[in-house]
Amino acid sequence: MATISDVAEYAGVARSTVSHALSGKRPVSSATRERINEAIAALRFTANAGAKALALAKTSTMGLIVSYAPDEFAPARMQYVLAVSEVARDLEYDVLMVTDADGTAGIRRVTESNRVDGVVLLSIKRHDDRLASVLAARQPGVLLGIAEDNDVVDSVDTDFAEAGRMLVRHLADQGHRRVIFVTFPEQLFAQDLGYVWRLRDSVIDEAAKRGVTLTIVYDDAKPAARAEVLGKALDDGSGNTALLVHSAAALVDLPLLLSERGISVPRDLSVVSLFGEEFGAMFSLPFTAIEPAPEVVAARAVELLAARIADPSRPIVRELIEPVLIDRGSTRAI
Amino acid sequence: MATISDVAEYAGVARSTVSHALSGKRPVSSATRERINEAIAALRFTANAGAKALALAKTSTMGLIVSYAPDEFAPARMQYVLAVSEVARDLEYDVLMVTDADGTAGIRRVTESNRVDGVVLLSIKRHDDRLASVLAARQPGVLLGIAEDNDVVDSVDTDFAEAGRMLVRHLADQGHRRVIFVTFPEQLFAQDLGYVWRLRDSVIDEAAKRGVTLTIVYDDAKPAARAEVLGKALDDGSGNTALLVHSAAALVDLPLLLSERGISVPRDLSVVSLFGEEFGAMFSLPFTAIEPAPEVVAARAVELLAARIADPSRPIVRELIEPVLIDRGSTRAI
DNA sequence: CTGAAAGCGCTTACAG
DNA sequence: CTGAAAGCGCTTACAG
Repeated sequence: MATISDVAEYAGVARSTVSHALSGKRPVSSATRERINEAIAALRFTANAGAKALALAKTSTMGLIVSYAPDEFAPARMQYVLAVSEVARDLEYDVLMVTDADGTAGIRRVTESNRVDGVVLLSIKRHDDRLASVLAARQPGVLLGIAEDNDVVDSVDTDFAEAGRMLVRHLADQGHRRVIFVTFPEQLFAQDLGYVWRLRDSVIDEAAKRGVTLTIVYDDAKPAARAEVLGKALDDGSGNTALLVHSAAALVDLPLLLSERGISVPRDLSVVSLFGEEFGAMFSLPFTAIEPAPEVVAARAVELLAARIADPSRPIVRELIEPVLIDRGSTRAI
Repeated sequence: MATISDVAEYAGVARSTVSHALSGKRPVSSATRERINEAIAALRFTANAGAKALALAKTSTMGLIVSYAPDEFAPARMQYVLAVSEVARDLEYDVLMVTDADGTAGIRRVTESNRVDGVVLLSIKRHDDRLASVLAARQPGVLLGIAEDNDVVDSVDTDFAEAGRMLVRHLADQGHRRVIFVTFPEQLFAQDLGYVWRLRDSVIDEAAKRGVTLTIVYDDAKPAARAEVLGKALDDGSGNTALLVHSAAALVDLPLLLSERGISVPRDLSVVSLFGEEFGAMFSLPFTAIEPAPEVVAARAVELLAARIADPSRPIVRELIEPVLIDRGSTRAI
């Protein structure tokens, strides 16, 4: 394995010159540069990332903290994982995947050993105990999600509160006054997941403002129970004219449940939801929906972290990405 | 940030003694050990992973090469990613996620810079050009999947050929002679994905042996087109009595398609498939199916890689995990 | 424009 | 049982 010393010897220059030719941090005459490049090619030299990290005190690696809530819907999260990885690459960072069951321990492990320059946290809770371990770390972190009372760590997320308002408005504007709201399983609320609470709260608020009566249905993580609770809501005969679905799993099952009841969308029932385009294209989900744009949010999170790594003193930001409603014609005025 | 020198000074011993106390590679008197432990606690010392890696020429990191085929079904793959990460942790390895669009370049990048001790490859093709870059690397690799004509790199996978035979047998034994076989979109065959080809070939062979007439349907990656091709097969009136579904996406849409046609399983149609229990529990998939056991295969892949890192000269293995058929009662004898 | 030397934070032969 | 020193492969002040 060729080292920078081999290259220097082959090219007949000092190690420092090779280093500077590589980094461009100091001018190198074109003749020397030429010889160095030849040496690099001849010896198939690639710098040892670990040695570089040690000398620079910079690993060029971001930790991706994937502490997953047991009942969270896995497919949706995968998009965030992939997006973070790809954007990080674009910014010249590698991604270390940290899936320790205890996220706090995982963060400590990779930061204390200086394995990463910073961490990106997924599945943020309103009161997230991982925040403390980020603060205790030498390296900065960014939350892909919003925690309450946090003005110490950068965070970014889709504006789920606004998304909730937009969805209710979309229905209310078309005259709907009785709406079934299918939210996530209660376990996810108990786990304090931010996006779950924020959208729910804003839907309830906005419904109250608009005079919309809500039937709130908590999805069940188990398919059989899910079919039952959703079915019960659909069959309850209380004159609901629209469905607002947040739970991704419920969404996937919805076409079947509607079909079984001969319910046609939007003729018999208007439906709005929230899911990414890619997700909607994977399954058959032709519903008007808020686009949470996972790749946009993930990209922004990685950018924020890179910026803070570069400048630890910049002001803390909390960014909410404006949601976009994509009308796929699954609602009608009544 | 405390270093091993700080610890040594605090404890009044040499750096080498601290190092040996940490690694246990040399006896250390209990008195000294005591003082060292106090120093470590007082200074909150954790060894710098990069410096350790440089000194030991071992990163304790595995690269996870996630080159994803454009039309592959993402949710299923996530399970392999998570499983690899978790098992690697158990074996004291961190996982670097490599999602470069060009897998070959990704492998070269992380191996040449010595960022990893080895690589785990996902989504293996029958003729996988990433194999060459694994061979060119100083570090070993393992294929989570089977490539043809490969006796140079360890590999492990579910025995999809046997799975195909088992599924056909399960139907044939119950008297089914006309079966619709829903396989993956043609793009995935064009991409040469191993599991796609192997199961298809074995299903075709076994069907021929058992006198089963197959109607082969290639799924479409687009939901609308999928509904059409599947619908057409269900409606073709040629007396098919069973469905053998490999495509995971088709599987998720199946309940709706059956419901729309008033087809009851197994009364009107027997259904067998292949999907993991976790996957089946996420969606509503009450079908008799082969369990590909992603966590078992992923665990074995990581173990094989760790073993080869430890002993580069051990013989190359190709392991096929015996599939298990879980009967959920979605077939009946005719 | 270039080089010799010290340093990043570890480990490990070598010596006692 | 313990220590002083060299080395892993880089970078960067310092000097010319």
